[in-house]
Amino acid sequence: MATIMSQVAGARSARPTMRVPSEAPCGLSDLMAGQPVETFEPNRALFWENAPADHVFEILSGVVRLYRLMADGRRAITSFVYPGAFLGMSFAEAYAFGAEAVDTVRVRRLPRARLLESADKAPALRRELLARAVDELAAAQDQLLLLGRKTAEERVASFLIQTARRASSHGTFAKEIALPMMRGDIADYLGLTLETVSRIMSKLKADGLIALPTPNRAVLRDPAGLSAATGDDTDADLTPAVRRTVRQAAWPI
Amino acid sequence: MATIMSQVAGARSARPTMRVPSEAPCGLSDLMAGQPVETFEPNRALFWENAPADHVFEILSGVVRLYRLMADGRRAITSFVYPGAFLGMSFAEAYAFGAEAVDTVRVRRLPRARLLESADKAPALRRELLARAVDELAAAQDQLLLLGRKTAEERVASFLIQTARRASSHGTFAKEIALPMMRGDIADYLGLTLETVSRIMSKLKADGLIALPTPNRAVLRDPAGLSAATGDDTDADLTPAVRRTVRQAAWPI
DNA sequence: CGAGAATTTGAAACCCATCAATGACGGTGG
DNA sequence: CCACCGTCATTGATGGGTTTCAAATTCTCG
Repeated sequence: MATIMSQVAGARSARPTMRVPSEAPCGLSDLMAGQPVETFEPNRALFWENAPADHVFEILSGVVRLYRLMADGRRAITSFVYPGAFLGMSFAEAYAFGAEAVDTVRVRRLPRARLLESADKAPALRRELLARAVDELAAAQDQLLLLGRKTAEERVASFLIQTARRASSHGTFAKEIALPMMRGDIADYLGLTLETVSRIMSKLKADGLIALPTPNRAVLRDPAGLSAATGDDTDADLTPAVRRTVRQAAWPI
Repeated sequence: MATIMSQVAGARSARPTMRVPSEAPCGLSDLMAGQPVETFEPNRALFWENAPADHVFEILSGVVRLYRLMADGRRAITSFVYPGAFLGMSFAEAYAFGAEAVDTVRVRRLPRARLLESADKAPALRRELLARAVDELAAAQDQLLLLGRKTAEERVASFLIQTARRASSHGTFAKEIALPMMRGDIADYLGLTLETVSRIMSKLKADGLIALPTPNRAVLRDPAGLSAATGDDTDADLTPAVRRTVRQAAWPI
């Protein structure tokens, strides 16, 4: 049950062109194509929470973290954003949360006003925006179940499976994944502490489910076992490609 | 920071016509107007997780809970849906989660295909769908912060404030609120157990912040104190109307 | 009024957080 | 080249907030 949405969420940023072909006239990517490429060093902010939402960003390479802060400094990372995704559209005139480069990030930036102009003219663009909003919604709801009801081990296992799925292409499942974010980032994404994330990683390693060549790289030695540790339905968990397309076809508005 | 989104989330279901005037030609409500009214008794399912998403629902009265289940029965309630909201559009060909009547619920139902037809013809309708998707996204992200980083007391206080805000109109803040859902529903919404919800309610009562004339009715004796207990920025927390409109104006796509 | 359900309250256990220290890594400069 | 240092990750010990198990109380409704 949860798997359908998970897979969609996994597909969301990694391969958006499959759902919304970039060859389509006046797609989001086409609008961006003319813009210069900018680079953000690790931990640099693309924009801050509550800052005027002047621009829309397309992620070309690298990973971005989106976060929200409480008054006392507690942080929730609402998502990690991978190449192919767009930032800054899904929200209000002020950015609803901050965005920071996890590693070196290359982006294209478009003035918000320009996007709005184009959206008025091109219905296909609005359809694409809607599709992307719906995908983000699906990802957020996955996360609600994870944060509300999963144990620490299930959360970490889910995160690893999700990241592997994002790194996968077609039917092949990536068994080695990059973890450019620090443990504290993962913790704020999973609603845990960095120590707990580290401990669970060590436990998964001890159980033979994963290996950690470096702290920023994980090898999934037993994907099926890891998938079983997520608490989700395990069936078809490692063959996401099929159900992905189902859902894409299903959102026609 | 969190307050902006909270307020939007609060406004989302309660007063959608303010953002998307129902007088507009071919709005979502207009499409629904011709459909007969159906009634669901408490705890009856409007639809199940993974069932074919044949219909779209408009909630006329009552409260609906949206939930997702894990294989072993653990449940997360992703949102409570109030009159004025629409169900079944934001998702795929199969409903991504179940919907059940909390109390007696009256709805209008529209075949999905009919909505899609109309969406092709009316750009205003697509704009409305997008606006609603974005609002749902904002609400979901509020909940991510709550589930990931708030204490039990902060969660319950947030829930009470959120519910009061939904029951409010214009600048007036509702001090007495209905809680038609059971403690277990609230627990699954807040990522707690029903016992913890009950205990915190009792504590808030003992602290003089609320009163509970019946278990299904709460009086906010000290809204400011309760708001302070949410962990959010307290300023302007009780005057949601202003910022609401700001955000509405800000989402023009 | 009585029966069943929902809520409240209590006691104990547990998972995870907190506090603290050690270890590993990478870059820098001597 | 290697010692140094800061940052991050890991591991350990302890404590606390929440869960779990259980019972009592209240509420609802026929």
